[in-house]
Amino acid sequence: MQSNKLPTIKEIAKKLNVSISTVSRALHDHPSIGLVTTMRVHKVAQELGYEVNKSAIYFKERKTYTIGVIIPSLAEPFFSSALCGVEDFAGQFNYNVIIGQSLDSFEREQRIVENMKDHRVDGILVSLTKETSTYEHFDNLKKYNIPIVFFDRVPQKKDIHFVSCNLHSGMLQAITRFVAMGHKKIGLINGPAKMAATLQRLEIYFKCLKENNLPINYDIIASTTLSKEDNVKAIKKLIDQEEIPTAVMVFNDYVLLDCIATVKAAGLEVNKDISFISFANLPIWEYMDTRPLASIEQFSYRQASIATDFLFKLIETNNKGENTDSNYLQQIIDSEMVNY
Amino acid sequence: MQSNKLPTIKEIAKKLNVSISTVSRALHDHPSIGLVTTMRVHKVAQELGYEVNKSAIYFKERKTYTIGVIIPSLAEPFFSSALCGVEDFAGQFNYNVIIGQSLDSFEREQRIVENMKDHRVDGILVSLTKETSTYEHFDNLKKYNIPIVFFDRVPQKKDIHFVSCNLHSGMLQAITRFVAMGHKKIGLINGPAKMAATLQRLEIYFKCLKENNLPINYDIIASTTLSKEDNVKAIKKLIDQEEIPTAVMVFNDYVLLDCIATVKAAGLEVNKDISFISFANLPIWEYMDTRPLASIEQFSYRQASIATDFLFKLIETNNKGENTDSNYLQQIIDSEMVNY
DNA sequence: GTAGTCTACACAAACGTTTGCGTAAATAAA
DNA sequence: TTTATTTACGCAAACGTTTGTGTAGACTAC
Repeated sequence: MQSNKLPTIKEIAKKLNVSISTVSRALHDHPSIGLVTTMRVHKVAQELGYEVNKSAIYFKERKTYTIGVIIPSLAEPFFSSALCGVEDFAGQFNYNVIIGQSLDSFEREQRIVENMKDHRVDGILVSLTKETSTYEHFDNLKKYNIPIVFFDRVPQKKDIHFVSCNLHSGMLQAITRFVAMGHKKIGLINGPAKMAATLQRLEIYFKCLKENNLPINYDIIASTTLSKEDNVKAIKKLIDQEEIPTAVMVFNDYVLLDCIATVKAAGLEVNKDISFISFANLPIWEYMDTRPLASIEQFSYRQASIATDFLFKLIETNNKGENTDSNYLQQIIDSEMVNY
Repeated sequence: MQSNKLPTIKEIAKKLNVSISTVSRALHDHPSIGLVTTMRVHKVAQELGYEVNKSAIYFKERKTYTIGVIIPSLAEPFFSSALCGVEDFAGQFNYNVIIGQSLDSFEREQRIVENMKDHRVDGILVSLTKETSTYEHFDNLKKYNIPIVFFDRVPQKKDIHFVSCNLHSGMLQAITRFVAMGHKKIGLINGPAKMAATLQRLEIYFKCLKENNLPINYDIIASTTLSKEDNVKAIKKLIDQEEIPTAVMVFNDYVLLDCIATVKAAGLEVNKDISFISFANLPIWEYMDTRPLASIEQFSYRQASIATDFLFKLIETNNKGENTDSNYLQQIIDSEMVNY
């Protein structure tokens, strides 16, 4: 027969015949309250099992001590690892994390942003949808003083806070390694044209070829929508030639899994007839019989941690009313090739 | 030069020289407010860009429209998939999801529960820590009328709401299949003794052997703490015998990955000299050259969805003040063997 | 003309806390 | 003794909203 009502400072006050403010101050051990009173308040609070109602305070402070994280999909290790980074970091500051999966749908992304705004989160971290190319849905957040930090999949604009990963360092390591092994025909299997990451990879691929004095050859460049059939089609384009590329950069490890299966089925030997390096650094490779030479780690956990750090800095300064509009927090971290 | 202050109904009221209550009712199109007034209120609200402050309402309603999910680790696909299940389901009800990773630490689990209580979540979903064997830290939630539903890793008691997965169906399918293939020595690599899942697997293993008229042989039963070295040690115990088991049930797919590597290194051929079936149904198998015969799917997404459904039912009835203490929501779903 | 019924709105309490300000009593300084 | 200072506490506003109750004026009915 538990009472449905939770004890409040009001009841403590009534029980002790003191004012509410006295109880509040006593509970915080405020010096202006006498020692005896303070002790009596603590005692009664203990007896009643009183615990402060934080939502009242959050409401009053206009804070929720909650940040939102919007990611395309929890199912992808890259993003669940990022979420880990956020959670670990936020936890240290006693912040809560609420999540939203955009599932790579622009419309869902909009809805989630709206919803998080309604819940008055103190800040938002976003890794964009593949579809996202306009950013108006984030503008409303400014009105509510909700800072936003993008990570990994970031908008193509300058006036934002973001953390992203520079693919150049990793890909240069990869192509340099290929070259050092004697490879001259280094292909590329890229992602969907609409994705920013795709354009980025292509540019960097060209740049790295140039840095190694290799010519660009469009016959050994393919792209995939990331579906299994398309992955297979892409690698087939590369190996259905008289002189196949002996090394291939692959969009990510998932695509590579299909590539490996396909080249094997075609009677080619991986790491002999054809070598691969891809992006993602899935933990699973160490258990696979057939592995790429290396994979390029993009440090999702670290990206997310830094982004969260940025976000807290913004929340902090926002509260102080400082205007940080003009100096944006931005960091690009280097990717790194991990050998297998 | 944006104003830092958000528009409230109070300002709308002042601007129109009507009372606050009139504005509130007008915004909800309450019939007792005249059409003209209602329209004027809507118009001004629009102009000011007014949006209702939900945290004020949440505070007043003593609701947050947020549920908490406590899982051991986001990094495990099993749990991130479960989180998906929660998120998808909760999203439909416009509920938010806040997460907490216990990292299999009992102390962290306690802290997270406490924290979620402070945030006045409307309900909590929990999959227990490996370490958790007492449940007092959940008792406090009753006082706050926060319902709790356990899933997958559930407490060993009757008076709880839970969803879990019955391993018997899947293991029976597995062992029956082994037997049908002619296997007579079917081993088991089990998990840490302290885990409930371990005891459960052992009991069911015995039961399934019995159902297939096979004798229990402790020489072909090993256990592992789930560390890599221990996994290797466990499978070595089984294959370092003159007459090795020709089939082995393995605690989960991660352990199995180590087992496969070990038996290969020992010169045995998987699916010929020794066959495996394990638990988890990792999506990765289809890309592996060497696969188990099958894996037993435990439906984390479905478990989590059902648990979330239960939780909403409890939140619902709790609000109505109904006493549901005596009829617990419990469901055990059947595991299923998935062939490769 | 009086009583009764609507219509359309205002008032105020409530949710639980924090905090600036005011003040009586006690003490210290003059 | 008078004035100033300190100690210890109470009052009330504020955060933004919802909602029960009260009520002035207009209208209807007899």
